[in-house]
Amino acid sequence: MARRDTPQQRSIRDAIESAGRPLSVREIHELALEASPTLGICTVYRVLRRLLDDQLVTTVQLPGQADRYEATSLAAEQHHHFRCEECDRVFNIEALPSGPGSMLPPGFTLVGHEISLWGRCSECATPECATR
Amino acid sequence: MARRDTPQQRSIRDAIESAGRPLSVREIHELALEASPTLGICTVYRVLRRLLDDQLVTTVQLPGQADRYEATSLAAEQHHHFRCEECDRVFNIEALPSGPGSMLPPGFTLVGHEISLWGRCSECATPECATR
DNA sequence: CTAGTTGCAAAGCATTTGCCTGTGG
DNA sequence: CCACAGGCAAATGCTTTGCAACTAG
Repeated sequence: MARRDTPQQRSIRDAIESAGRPLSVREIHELALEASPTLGICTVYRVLRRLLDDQLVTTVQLPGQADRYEATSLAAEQHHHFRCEECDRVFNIEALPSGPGSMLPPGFTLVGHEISLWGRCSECATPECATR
Repeated sequence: MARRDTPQQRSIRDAIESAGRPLSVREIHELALEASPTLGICTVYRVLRRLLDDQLVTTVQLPGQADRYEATSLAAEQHHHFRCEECDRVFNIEALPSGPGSMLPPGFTLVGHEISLWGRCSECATPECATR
């Protein structure tokens, strides 16, 4: 149960913490390889799971996209996510109530947006309908 | 190139058109199996692709979720998507500018929402940076 | 020491493709 | 007829797991 500190984990944590934006597993792997050249992708997945368990890292899920991960400290600030269709990078965008895209950084072009909601539907909100 | 009309395709189209909400591949397969008991899942994928090519069906992508599909006629109306965490079904929610969740059907409980943006970042907006 | 960690290879899972049989028009 | 479709099984791509070797503490 006790967590052990290894160079591989340090490489992965460093990659996530120094990025300043949510990273995909591939991006994390590529960045961490510079410091730990033998690092396997499966170790990235395993370390990510531990970091998620320990709440040090937060999952960023976008429509139709593989999960990204960012340091929980960064995730604490209220923001939206902007994905560049060209380079596939995801950026954090300051959240403003004045509608989507109102606070894009200079030079960014908005193509589309999606508002996704989740919770319980009326059938499942009542206890006796717990059976899907 | 010419499209042929087969019972399998009719079953799949019927399932999508009569649902009134976006369906997952699994849901489409299960519904269409009632009318075409030998229908294979790979045929569902192939027919879906054809329907997407012909713009008869639209993809609905939600964060961290497998793609759903709905009739393009339904998709034309401006709406958001609500996924029930219990039964995993996705519903269409009338879009209103007055903030997320303002137009939930009676009995629905909102747990969270996410606003996703996409387009071009400043680096990729300029032609010479087309290389990711 | 020794339990947690790593790296490889194999297993899962969802989706796609190859290939041969079936069939709509 | 025969080109498009369907069904099976194999391939793919991403993520997870089994297992033996390794190592932090």
